[in-house]
Parts: sequence; C-alpha cells; structure tokens
Amino acid sequence: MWTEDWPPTYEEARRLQALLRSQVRLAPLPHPPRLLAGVDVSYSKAERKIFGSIVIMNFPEMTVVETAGMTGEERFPYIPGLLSFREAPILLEALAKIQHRPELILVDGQGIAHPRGLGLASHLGLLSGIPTIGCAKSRLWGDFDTLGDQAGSCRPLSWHGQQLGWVLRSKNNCRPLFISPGHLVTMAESLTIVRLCLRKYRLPLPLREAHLLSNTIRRQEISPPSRRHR
DNA sequence: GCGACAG
DNA sequence: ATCTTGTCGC
Repeated sequence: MWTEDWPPTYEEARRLQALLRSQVRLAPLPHPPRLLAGVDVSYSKAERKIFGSIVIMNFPEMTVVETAGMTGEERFPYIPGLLSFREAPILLEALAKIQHRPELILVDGQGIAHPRGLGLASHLGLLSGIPTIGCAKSRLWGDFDTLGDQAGSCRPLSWHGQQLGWVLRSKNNCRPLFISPGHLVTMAESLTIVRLCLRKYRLPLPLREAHLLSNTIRRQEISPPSRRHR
C-alpha cells in the first residue's frame, strides 16, 4: 500500500500533510456525476481490526449499484488531524475491489476543513485521483455562525475569513453535517451534491449505506458468539 | 497549565 | 469509533 517505512511517525505524517495540501485542487467536475460512492470504516475494539466499506450508487436516483468490504489490522491510532493515516489505506483496498469507477466519492470525515488543509477526503482524493467530498458528523476545524433548527439551514464554515466548507442541518432536530470539498470539486458543488443525496436520514444515502455495510461486515467477521444451530 | 479535538 | 437495550421525544 504505502510500502515499507509505514506507518510514519506523527511528525512525518504532519509534514507530509503540509506538503500534499499544495496538490489539492478545487475545480469543477467535468460533468454531472452518474456514479457516486460512499465510504466508511468501522472497528472492533477487542480484536484491533478495521473494516472498510464502499457502496456505489446511481446519481441522482440513489440506487445501489455495487458494494465491497475489506478487513484489515489497525496500523495507526486515532489522532485528531491524522485520521487519513488510519483510514485511507483500508479504503483504497476496498476501492480496488470495485468493478465500477465512481466519478465522485463521499467520505465520512473532513475535506479541506482541517488544520493543515488535508482531511481524510482530500487525502483520499489525491491518492485515488477521484473527486471527493468530505461530509463529517462533527467539527474539526473552522468557525461558523449559529444555524437555524430547520432542515436545510446552512452556514459557511470558515477560518480567518476564508471559506473552508459548509455546516448543514440535514434533518430537523439533528446535529448538522460539516461538508467541505476534498479534491477536484468546488465549494458550491460540494454542498449541492450532498443535498441531492439526502433523503429521510441525517446522512446522505451513500454514507448511510456504507456505514451500515461496514457494521454488517464487522459483526459477521468478529468473534461469532458461539451458537449451536438446530 | 487549559481547552479543543474528524473517526 | 466501540461497548450495549431500552427508551424518551419530534
């Protein structure tokens, strides 16, 4: 994957992020996407294993086209700001199992809304060469004004006057989503695409499906509670 | 030293 | 994120 001298030290990881951020490009999609992917990772605390998942869906119909899961060992701890070194490898392996080539990937984490401008979505975009959007369930970086309680309410997520993304109330009475472009998409497209992927749940469908899949994979592969069948 | 801190 | 069942509220 990322070859021999891996994992890197935390200092090396941060230096790599500072270097890679200059390669991130926020540019318009070449054309409206038809195939979109959602990716997520779950863990088994006891066995130190990680489960990556990817779900390919039609857009904007939002029907499942293909899915894949990948199991691996934990090789990097969770450290705020270094999530991609923990989750990107398993996600690239899951992506390699997919027959379809998604035109855009929705990622459970930040895009450029990151202390060094390189959240999981941006890093995965650079490594895969596929456009990515970060859609996190909580804030890592950036400021924003109080937003309304109604679904659809939205505010810019910024840092020192520079917009990094959006804070969007995707569902009434639910905590907002933190959306930011990852790579090869624009600020405006990031919000538009996520909105078009929303249905009756807090998370956009591709991410919800990927989340459910990674949990299913884990429960099916981990210490199967011995049961005598009859 | 204190608070913040994606998953 | 995980562990873990039911339960309260829109």
